[in-house]
Amino acid sequence: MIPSQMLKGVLEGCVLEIIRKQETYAYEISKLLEEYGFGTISEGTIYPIILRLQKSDLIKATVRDSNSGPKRKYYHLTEEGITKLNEFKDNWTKLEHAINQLFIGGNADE
Amino acid sequence: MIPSQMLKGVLEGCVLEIIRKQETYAYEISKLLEEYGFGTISEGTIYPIILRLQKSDLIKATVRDSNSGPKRKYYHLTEEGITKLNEFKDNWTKLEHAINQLFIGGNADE
DNA sequence: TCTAGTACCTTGTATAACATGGTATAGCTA
DNA sequence: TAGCTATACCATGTTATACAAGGTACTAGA
Repeated sequence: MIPSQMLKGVLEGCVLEIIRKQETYAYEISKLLEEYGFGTISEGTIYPIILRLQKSDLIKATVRDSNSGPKRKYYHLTEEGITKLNEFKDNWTKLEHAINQLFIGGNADE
Repeated sequence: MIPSQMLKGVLEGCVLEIIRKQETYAYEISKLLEEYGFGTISEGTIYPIILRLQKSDLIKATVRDSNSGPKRKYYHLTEEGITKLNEFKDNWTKLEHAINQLFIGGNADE
């Protein structure tokens, strides 16, 4: 399992990307994250993220009926959400590069 | 700059890797992290990490004189430190794979 | 009626990066 | 000698965020 600390700062960007790919709702997002290999991301994690994104006007909701339970809130990205997602991608790339620099390089005296 | 939240859970592993490469001290580690592209990692970040690693017996210190300031505490990995570092590498790889799965895939309907 | 699955949400806790501020040594220069 | 810079250590308090735990409510099937 990926440690929870390592997910900090990345889950938000991942949720944005999932929503960008397809209009979807919180409960489904948690299932999708698991499929992508993030492990089980509990609802106590997902819902606060969704609320935060909504409060920052990065996503907007549309309520629709479900045929297997309560109504669903489908989310889509706003313009600001797209911008934020691109920033996230840039930051992730920077981190990936930095870590690769550090780990691929072998020993310091090589 | 890489957001601080995104560094959570990874800095510790990076510090271990730096120490694995070469016996070194906290002040130098903060300079090295900057060189590797992590941005400025302040001493208020480095020293707590070092203390934590030491308390968990992942690293051990050797005090040596410096010719340009106070004495330095040089750190090296313990056996447990090596194990922990390998765990970190595994977890990082998992995270990298999960994010690549998510981001490289394009749209959901493709 | 009861359970499982779906779907929403809130509250409190733990972790870790970081800002800030403090101490102390060595070397340089005015 | 005094003052500055770089080096080097450390502690305290704040903030952001993942997550556990618990709650509500609807649908379908046994």
